[in-house]
Amino acid sequence: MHSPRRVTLRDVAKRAEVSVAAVSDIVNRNLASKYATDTQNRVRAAMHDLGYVAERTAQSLRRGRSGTVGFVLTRGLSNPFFARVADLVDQTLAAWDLEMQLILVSGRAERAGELARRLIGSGVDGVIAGPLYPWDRTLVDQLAAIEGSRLPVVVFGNLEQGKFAEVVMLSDRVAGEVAVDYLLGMGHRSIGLLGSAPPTELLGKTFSNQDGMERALDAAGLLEDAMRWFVPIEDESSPAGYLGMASRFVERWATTAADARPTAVVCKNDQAAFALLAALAERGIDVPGDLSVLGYDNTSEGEFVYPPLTSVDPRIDVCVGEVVDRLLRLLDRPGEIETPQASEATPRTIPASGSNRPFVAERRSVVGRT
Amino acid sequence: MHSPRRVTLRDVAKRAEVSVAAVSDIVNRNLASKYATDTQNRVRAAMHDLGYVAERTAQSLRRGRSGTVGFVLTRGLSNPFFARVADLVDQTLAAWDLEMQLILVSGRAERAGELARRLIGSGVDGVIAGPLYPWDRTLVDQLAAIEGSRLPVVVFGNLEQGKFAEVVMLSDRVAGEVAVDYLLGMGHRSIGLLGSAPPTELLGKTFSNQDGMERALDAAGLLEDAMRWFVPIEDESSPAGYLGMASRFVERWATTAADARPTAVVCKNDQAAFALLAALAERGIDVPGDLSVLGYDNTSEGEFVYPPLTSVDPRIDVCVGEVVDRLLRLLDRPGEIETPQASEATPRTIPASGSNRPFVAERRSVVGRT
DNA sequence: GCATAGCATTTGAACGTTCAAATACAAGCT
DNA sequence: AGCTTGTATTTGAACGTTCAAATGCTATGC
Repeated sequence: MHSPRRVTLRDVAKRAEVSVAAVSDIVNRNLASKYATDTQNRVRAAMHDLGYVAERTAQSLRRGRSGTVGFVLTRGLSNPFFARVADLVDQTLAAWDLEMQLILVSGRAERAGELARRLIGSGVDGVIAGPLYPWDRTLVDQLAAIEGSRLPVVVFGNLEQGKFAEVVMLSDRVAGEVAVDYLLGMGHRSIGLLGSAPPTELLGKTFSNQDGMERALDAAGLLEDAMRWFVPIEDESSPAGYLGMASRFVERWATTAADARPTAVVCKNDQAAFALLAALAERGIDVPGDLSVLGYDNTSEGEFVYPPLTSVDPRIDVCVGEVVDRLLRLLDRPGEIETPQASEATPRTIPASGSNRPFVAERRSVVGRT
Repeated sequence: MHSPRRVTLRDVAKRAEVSVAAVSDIVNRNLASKYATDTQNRVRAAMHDLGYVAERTAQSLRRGRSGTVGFVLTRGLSNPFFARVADLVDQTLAAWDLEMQLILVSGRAERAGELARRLIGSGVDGVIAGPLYPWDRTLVDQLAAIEGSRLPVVVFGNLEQGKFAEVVMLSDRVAGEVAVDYLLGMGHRSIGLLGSAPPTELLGKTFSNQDGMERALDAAGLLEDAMRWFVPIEDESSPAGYLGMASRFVERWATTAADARPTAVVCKNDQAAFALLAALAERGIDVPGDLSVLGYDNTSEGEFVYPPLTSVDPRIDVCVGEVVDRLLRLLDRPGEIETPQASEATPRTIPASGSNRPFVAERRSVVGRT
């Protein structure tokens, strides 16, 4: 078995005694009907005998497209939520016969910096990136550069207007409101907040679920109280960051008079909620008896803790569907990237209503108060 | 901005007034020294002005290699352990300037079936696949077909001898022994087992951590007792499967006389352990006071539960390092794939000792008995 | 003054496809 | 017989690189 050379169209053509183009037409394009059935059979037989399989690099060089889409995942796979996003993107693209090329850039600043170079020449037909926030400076710049080349780009997340032609907004703000409104509806009147401090220069603008939470708290006149129970996370990249945040909260809560404590906590994500549940359990504080805990992301891990975590589902599935939809539109007509339609101003937000509306997946970590 | 055509070597060459080959040499190959500094400067300036970036499909077509390695992840990203594996592979390859092309095949039988077709023509220089067990029939066949073409393949997992030229064995069996020996060392004499029933035709052969566990239990004369407390999982792909297994175990345990119960449980993976912890908490059974729980995989999620999960670390990091090492060796000399050295018979197992030896990451879910 | 060598650069074929245009042949129409 | 139409197939250039071999030049040695 002395390292058999790759089987090419020429080999098949020779064996079937037809031209290379004929084989290409029959095997790799849907043009078999152009040829006599006899020819088709000979070609297919030859292909089968030789075990021919098309070289995709050559195809994509000639065709000008590869059937591959780059997905820049901006956060680490270690958070199950983002792992799920990657999975969703892959599956959704697969349904359209597109392959996902996953690009991991979390916690590797050096790789983020050369993202544009890496993607522009990589042969992908388009790029999906997310979740993206205004403070992801390097990434935003790089992606803008990519869009500046002739590559279709669709990003999702929450960004200031105008950075990209195609942005699918996460309904984070609405989902944040949903979260707090849910707790309010359950009768809670003092609510703690496990989150992260936004970059100071972005304060007031609205880019995360936390903004929605604060907004809803404010509307209920409870923001001031809640901010006294706001605990920020210091390092999102390590378990220690979450654990630290959780134990700081619990420490304060446990040493505060019972009538001056929140009766519920809303968390920026499920990980934070898990850390909190663990810290509370350690102290023997009963959830939801003593304190209700509401997560965010609705990861399946929520079913593996006790009590099972009630969590807001931000409908990332819908978001991913919309993202892929947009990209497909861009891919179909490579010419008209700049202004799809005058009427559809970009970035467009998918309205947070109907199938897209975030909802609370109720389990057992939240209970009503009267 | 009327859809600017892609910038090619020709464009740069024209602008710098040199030949295309010169630009290629200077920009994409490390042959700048061949040229006068003046030429180099002109070329680099032109490249910069035009924003040239090499088309990798064309490069890889001509060069015959792409700098890309396919990684077939055989299990879903939804399990954090496998997400971590993907991350590790990506990082390790990146250290060698190789790109990972992630291929997800879990729960999509139809995609597994065409794995070979997909990979052989995809332009990857080599393939890594795992974790792989003998019961992954379709995958094994497909990967064998890939190796049958001229693509270097390295798989990891636990397989029967002789299927592949390069197999890195997971030290699952040893790790299973480590797990049980740890509990024995802590004084436990009745140990439950949350796992999965192996396919009957493979019984007795040894392919998973569970075999190691049973072996160690047997050596201690405790296997018979343990098998009475063995609870298999029904459906590994859904949370419900884990939850069901856990609650069946707990139900039995709680309704059994205290002196006839196991004092510890060893789980096939951390997910199972989490499900168990949740089920125990629901029943108010104290861990580790009433029952010790030992996980397997040492996922970081183990720190987010209460009590923090003591878990066996199977050293997947070492395994991945070895896998990439092997692949690199294959890639360096594309000719001599078949018999690297007579003395190093394949498949080679990395010995489970030294830095590779599985260890128990101690947290708080296991406590000693006297 | 002429071969020799070395340096800087160009030439042109190749990688494996696709695709528009060309060809060859047969049948149908006038 | 000549002209058109249609079907089945081939031709050859192109995609953007790389790479071995060739070229042109200048300096060196004798």
